[in-house]
Amino acid sequence: MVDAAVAVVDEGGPDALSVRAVAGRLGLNPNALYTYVPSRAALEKVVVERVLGESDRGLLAGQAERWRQRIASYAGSLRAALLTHPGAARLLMTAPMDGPNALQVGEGLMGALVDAGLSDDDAARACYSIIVQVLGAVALEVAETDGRPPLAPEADRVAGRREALTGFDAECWPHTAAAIDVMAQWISTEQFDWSLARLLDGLAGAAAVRRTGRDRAP
Amino acid sequence: MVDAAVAVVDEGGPDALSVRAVAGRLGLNPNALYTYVPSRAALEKVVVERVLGESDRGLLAGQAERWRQRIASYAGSLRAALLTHPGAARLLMTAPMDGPNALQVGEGLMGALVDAGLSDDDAARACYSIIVQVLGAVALEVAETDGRPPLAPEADRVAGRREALTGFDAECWPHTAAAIDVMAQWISTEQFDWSLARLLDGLAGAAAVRRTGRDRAP
DNA sequence: ACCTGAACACCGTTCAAGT
DNA sequence: ACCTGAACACCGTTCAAGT
Repeated sequence: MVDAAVAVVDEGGPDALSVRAVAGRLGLNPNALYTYVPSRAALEKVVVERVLGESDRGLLAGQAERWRQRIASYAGSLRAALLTHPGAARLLMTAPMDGPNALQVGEGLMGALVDAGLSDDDAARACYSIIVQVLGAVALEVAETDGRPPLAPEADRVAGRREALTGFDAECWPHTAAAIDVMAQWISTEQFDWSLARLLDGLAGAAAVRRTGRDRAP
Repeated sequence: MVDAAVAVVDEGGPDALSVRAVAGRLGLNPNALYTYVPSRAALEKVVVERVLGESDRGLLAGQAERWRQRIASYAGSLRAALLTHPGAARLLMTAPMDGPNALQVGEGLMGALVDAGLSDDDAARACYSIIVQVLGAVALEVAETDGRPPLAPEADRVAGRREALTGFDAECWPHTAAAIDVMAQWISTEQFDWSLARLLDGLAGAAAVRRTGRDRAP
């Protein structure tokens, strides 16, 4: 049933996910699906949990000193899993994340952040800021596609953005005009890694404050 | 027409936004709405642009030294605007952001980031990381509500989360068990500000690297 | 428990036609 | 341009009934 639901999303995009479509794929009457799932919303949660499970949570384990790489590589794995099921990425932001896989990701992230030197409380705060950054980035990336895998190559999607970003008043929007190439790359792996790296810099700073008892002077 | 669409979202939640509902509110036949809007997707974009326009972009202007406050206060304003139209917040992540208001927000953010000492290219990258953090946080916050304003007070929503976060195996999930109170507050203003502050720390670090030509030693 | 059959109140979108 | 009327192919969900 979960496979059927994921298949429907993959083939038809996120809007195609419906009780009737999944039932049809299983050779059942629409209402027979209510034996397995209590509502359409639950159908979405099932898909989200499955795709979340395709990310490699093992990447979060490792040596304390390598906490940055552990988080960065897991983030990449999660992004990859979501990009192979783009429709599910869209669902991730709208369906509450409270399944067992979500819990395990949180636990692993917090472990890496405690290794970074953060307190338990700050590790939890940092965990959420990372989740927000990663899921937000993938959701916005996928929002510009039709949600059906395989996605067009990243370079093609960047090129499409660059075209869409031409022909406005450079006098009125100087910074925008100066940054069109970078803005076209907002959905790229490079931008994804850069954003996460800057966030991790800031989180490492919070750990340093805790170690030294003061803010770092420039 | 835009007012009618926003009213439909506010009264019925994001799922209630439909061509037929908006047409009905205007006293028209369903298909008459295609005079104003070419599709249901366009209806979503119209709502997003309107709500984005309710944030106070003037907050992004100001003295160069106050770049942090300018960004933080605008982020708060945008979050407030989205929380008064929770249904629109959900749409923000699924509809591409390419309207004029979105462009203006980007321009203002990049201006503040250039004031922070970032290069044009890094300002554009930083701009996107901030957009992702802010929109992602609000989207996940709203995902736990029914999307109809007014939202329950933040304290009530936090309390609800705390209840939902009890009763799992503390042996299996030590960090999670140690951080339940903070995790309950993931959707709070405090967490929102903390995450953004850490990201801004990291972005300020990128500016410092540019100034000094080296990485900051601990 | 798992399923069928029928129904209800919805959708987005299109077409032909009117003003 | 702006609208009506009718239609098509869809929805989620419920109910009564069967095994």
